[in-house]
Amino acid sequence: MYLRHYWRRRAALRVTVDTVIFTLRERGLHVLLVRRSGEPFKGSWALPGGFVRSSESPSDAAERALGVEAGVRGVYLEQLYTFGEPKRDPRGRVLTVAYYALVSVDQALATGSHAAAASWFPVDALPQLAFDHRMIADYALERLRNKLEYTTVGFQLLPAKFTLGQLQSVYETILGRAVDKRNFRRKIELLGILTPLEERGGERGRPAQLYRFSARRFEKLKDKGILFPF
Amino acid sequence: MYLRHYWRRRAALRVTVDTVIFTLRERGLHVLLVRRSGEPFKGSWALPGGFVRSSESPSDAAERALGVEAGVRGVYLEQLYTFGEPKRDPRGRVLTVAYYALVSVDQALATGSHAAAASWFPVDALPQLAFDHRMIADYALERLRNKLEYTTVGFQLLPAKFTLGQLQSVYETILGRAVDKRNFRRKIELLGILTPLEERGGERGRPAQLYRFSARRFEKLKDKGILFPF
DNA sequence: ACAAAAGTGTTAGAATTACACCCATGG
DNA sequence: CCATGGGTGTAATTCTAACACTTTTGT
Repeated sequence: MYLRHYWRRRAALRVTVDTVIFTLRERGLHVLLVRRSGEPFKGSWALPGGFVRSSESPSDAAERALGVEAGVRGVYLEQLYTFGEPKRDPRGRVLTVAYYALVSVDQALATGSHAAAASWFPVDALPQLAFDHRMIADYALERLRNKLEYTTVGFQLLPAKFTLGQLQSVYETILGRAVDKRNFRRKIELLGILTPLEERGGERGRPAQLYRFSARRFEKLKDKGILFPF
Repeated sequence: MYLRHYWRRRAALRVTVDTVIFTLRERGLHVLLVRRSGEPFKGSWALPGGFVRSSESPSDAAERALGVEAGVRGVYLEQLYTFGEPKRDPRGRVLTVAYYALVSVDQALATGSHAAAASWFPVDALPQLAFDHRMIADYALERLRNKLEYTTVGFQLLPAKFTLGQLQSVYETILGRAVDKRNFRRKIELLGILTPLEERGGERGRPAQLYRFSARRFEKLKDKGILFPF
């Protein structure tokens, strides 16, 4: 009994982090996957991640893994859920703290070239994934869709300067439906979280006004309970 | 280098679960706290919880701790967040998967009598808590308030049979503001998730119609994206 | 000149809010 | 009879959704 108690207090598990990294590309929302170089699931596609070291917090570990495995730094990162079914990892007892990250189009370019073993997949055509990573990816997508409707996470997928057309297309792509251009612009205008720049941009057609996101104003809205209306 | 790699792969952390248990009592929303019987923070109030054993999932561990420390079983339990700052526990590296639970008035009665070292505190008058438990409790309250507005978690705080007055008071208590009785009833009616019973109840005044929550109908609403309008 | 995206108001319908009185019961 | 909570409708306002044409640029 004493021994058992002693053992229980010292019960130690291994803990990993795994991150679902989203970006937008031509054909919609994509997720970054890496090929596993070691057993188990050697050669399978998996979410980038790794073990949490005893000197770092899980979010530090996620950021480190993002840098090493995916070549991205300073991106939007949010904890998703902790998966801990006893049999989820054939190596033994491994619990994973899952995160999701959003990288903008320009950040995603760096990513692709960094790791040869990493590759972007459309969210609606993921390959077979190692461990329970498919469940994690599905859950992350659900969370992203939900959060898009009442927060400003969408801006994380755009470069610092963007047009209203680009912003609208972020929403349409992730939500999977068209939104009315005039209604969309009116609502954004009303929120007052965009600052117009002295600059125009756009690749085809008439050059569009460029904006930047004004997080400061958004914080005030949040405090008043005014949320995103999409 | 080899040694270091070996060590890193085996890096093992201790993992606990901690649960913020909410209930409604006369003077509003309360949280169940227990007095710590061992070091560190011996004698301090803390959230009920314990170490995750290597054979169980974190949610199993949370349920077990709920039974042992608080005397409750079969309650609503939802994962909140995983806290893992390296210095959050003076014993060394301990990560905690935090949960929150909702217990109805009748379930809460059993709870009080079970553990002498457990006691309910109003959410707006918590004592000093061990570890980072204050942060966890604050976060749980925020999450509960948010979820109340777009899910049916509120029903978890009521007994199986309840009156519309009781339901309204759940919303008013947690949201901290009064809501219009007629508008409230109309919206609930519109959702169609309550089934009236052949029974009346209530403690004072005119006896009220009793209802039960019909989860089946709610699931259909969720699928259509129709959410709670409070 | 045409293809491509930018930009811009109005109106009908739906949803939300505000508001006050009578009813049934227990003590 | 009075205290307590139950039960009910309507009108004003706000929000949401539907809808089409002109402008600016590159090719």
